[in-house]
Amino acid sequence: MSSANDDAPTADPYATIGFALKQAQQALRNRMDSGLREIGLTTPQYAVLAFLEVEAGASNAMLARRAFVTPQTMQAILVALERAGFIARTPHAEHGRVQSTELTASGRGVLEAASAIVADAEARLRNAVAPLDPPAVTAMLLRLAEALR
Amino acid sequence: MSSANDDAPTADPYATIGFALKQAQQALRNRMDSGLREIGLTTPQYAVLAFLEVEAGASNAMLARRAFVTPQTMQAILVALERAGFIARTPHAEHGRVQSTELTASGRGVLEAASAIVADAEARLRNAVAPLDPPAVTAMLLRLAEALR
DNA sequence: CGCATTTCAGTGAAACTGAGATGC
DNA sequence: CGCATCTCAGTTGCACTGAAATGC
Repeated sequence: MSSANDDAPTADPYATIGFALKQAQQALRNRMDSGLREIGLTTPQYAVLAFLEVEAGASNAMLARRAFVTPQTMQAILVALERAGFIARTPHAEHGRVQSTELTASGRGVLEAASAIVADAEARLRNAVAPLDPPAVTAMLLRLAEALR
Repeated sequence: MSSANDDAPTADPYATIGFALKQAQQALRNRMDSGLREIGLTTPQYAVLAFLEVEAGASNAMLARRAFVTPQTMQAILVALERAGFIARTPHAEHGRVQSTELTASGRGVLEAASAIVADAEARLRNAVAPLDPPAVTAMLLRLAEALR
């Protein structure tokens, strides 16, 4: 199988926002996965570390709400990050069963390395949106997410 | 944990195209998954059926290239679809080991039902891109995918 | 009591790598 | 021989549901 038109997209499904959205996100995910793998992170794990940098001490339940996944799913990610030594979880005395999650020194180190990889991908995205405006595109994408929930 | 600002996004990561792209695609995926589950399909399975409608007789390898996954991954999806009776695979006499894949009557039926579900989501997307133009957004998303590969 | 949080246990679809067999 | 295809086998991370224990 290697006839001439093997790689010529044949219109229909490709003309929808949904299919194009999937393609773009998948390409981003593949690029991030392969870059982050070399420093021992997956893409969802990076997302959690990045969030913890700006919202230190967040609980499992809060992180799950932010990522729109179940607490059980987030739990699995946190267990992996804790085992790798990138985060530390301490029972938050003040409030009930809450486990407060924070970056370790090791976690801050790996996050810094990861940020360089991710920044490169983000720069490619900003270049490719032209002639549209990056902030306008970001806002539009968040509107899409909202419209589907 | 239910303090006042639990659901107020705290800027930083949310201001990037990458995070917003992930949010939008995930919301679409969740919506499609829950709708399609009721008719016995997953989102990747629907994508394969939709592609087979416009490109009948495609091989495993060709479908894998289209979806940017390995042949092994596509193989697993095709096995599930074949077991469900939605596709039929016949050895394509003309060319070597190629297995020609086609929709069955049952497959066309489930695809029709799925298309209604997906059309609703696509309509929400078209509405939410305003003031941007749907075709411009589709083209921009495909440029993003290209820029990352 | 209700409600939120955490966690254990099980399941499933989807992605990967590695390896092998088949057919130009 | 090289190269593409198909397929089996194993692994992994991520997502879900269900259930249970803990703490306002």
